[in-house]
Order: sequence, then C-alpha cells, then structure tokens
Amino acid sequence: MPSPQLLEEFSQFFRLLSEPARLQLLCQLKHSGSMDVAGLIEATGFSQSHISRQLGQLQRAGLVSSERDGVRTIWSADNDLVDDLCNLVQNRLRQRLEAQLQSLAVG
Amino acid sequence: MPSPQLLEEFSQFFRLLSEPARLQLLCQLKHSGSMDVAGLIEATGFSQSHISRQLGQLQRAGLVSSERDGVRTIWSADNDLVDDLCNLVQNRLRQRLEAQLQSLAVG
DNA sequence: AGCTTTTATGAGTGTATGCGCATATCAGCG
DNA sequence: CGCTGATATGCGCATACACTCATAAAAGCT
Repeated sequence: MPSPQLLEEFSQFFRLLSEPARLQLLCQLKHSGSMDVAGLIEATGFSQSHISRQLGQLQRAGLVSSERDGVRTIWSADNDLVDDLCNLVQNRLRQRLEAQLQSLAVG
Repeated sequence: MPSPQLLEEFSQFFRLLSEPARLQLLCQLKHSGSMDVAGLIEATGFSQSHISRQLGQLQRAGLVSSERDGVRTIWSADNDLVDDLCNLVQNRLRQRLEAQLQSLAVG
C-alpha cells in the first residue's frame, strides 16, 4: 500500500493529465518538437492566457521546459512518461471495447 | 497526435485517478483482494455514501467489479493497469528528486 | 527614454464535483 | 408482511479550478 503522501502525489500528477487542454498541449509539443505560444494558439485555438497558465503548471511538474529566444518563449515536452501512460490507457480502452464487442456477439 | 476524442477519453480516465480517495480505494482493494463496504469504511474512514459513489465511478470505468454476497456487496480491483501507471509515475518522481538532490550538491 | 511585441499574472465568473445528511432501495429473516 | 441491516441515491453545501478580460512584466528596437 502506498503511503497517504504518495497517494497524494500520484493523484496530483494524474490531475495534471485530467484536463484535455493540458494533455493536448503536451501532445502537441511532443509532436512538433518545440513551439512558441503563438504556435500553440494557432494549433489549439486556446487563448494566450489559458495556454500560459497551463504550461506553467506543466513546467512546475517537470513535464515541459522553456527557453527564451529573444522576446519569445520556446516550449518543449521533457520526457516520454506521458506517452507511456497514454499508451497503457489506450490498450486498456481497446481491451474494454473488444470485450464489449465480444459479449455483444455472444449474447 | 491523438484525436480530440481520444484525448478526451484519456483525460477522463486520468481524472478518475486524480482523486486521492478513489486512488486509495483502488489500492486498498488491490492490497486486500476483495472487501465489502464496511471493510472499506474501516480501512479508509470515508463515509458510506462517499465510498459507494466512488466505487460506482470506478466500476463504470471497469477498474473494479462487485458481486453480491447476500445483503453485502463484495468489491475487488479488476486489473493491474493502475499499479503500472503508479509505478511509472513513482519512477518519475524519484528521478525528479534525485536530480534536485544532484543540483543541490553541485550548486 | 518611449514604443511594440510577446508572455505572465491579478481578479472575477461559472461550472464541476467531492463530501455529508437524509432517505430510498434491496436482501434476508421472523 | 413487517423489521433489520447493507448499499445506492437525491439534495445541498463548499471548494477547486478552468477560463476570460484586463493589465503587468520582459525583451528587443529606434
């Protein structure tokens, strides 16, 4: 059994990924390598302030990092953890759907 | 890039794990095998209604399942996905702390 | 110095949801 | 059938947080 503190850490981390906007920003950065905020606005349609806030949260968790290029801030995804997590979840979703399909065919 | 629908599914799943109470219930069930609600109240200190609701959410996602034993409902965790996800996150947390330790020693 | 562009942040609003209380539903027993 | 114990659910409250608008801070240019 994980300790209460560890459970708290886990849930805080999962909470970061529980917002579609943040997940989309993460995937976009992973896909495009690195982008500035203007590019992310273009790609996602979110407002500038919203993007800036979400990136701030992701940065504090160490999921993205930023470097300044003059007046612009270039953002990039930092690791493969999120990809791995999403792949596991996707496999699970697929299994669930296949099982439902199976039971539908049988019943 | 995952599709918007898939991103939505991912984030919904992560949202389930973003609540310490739900995560604790999952871990408790995983640890103890199977329990009724009374056992979970004893183990967690949560109210009966709260536990019942959270288990309902987890069941709809296929993370736990229930069988009735007379008047009681026996719950059990359904798979290893959550364990795997937590292990990945824990490794990441450890890496982060080790890196911070390193930079503290160097700086 | 001011002016422009890009990003970060203070303040406010609306919505979602965790949580408990009370109650309804369900399963057994007399 | 009523009675008792176990679980699910309607309702209400409080809090968290996503999202926006307006504004501040930062970095370059003249």
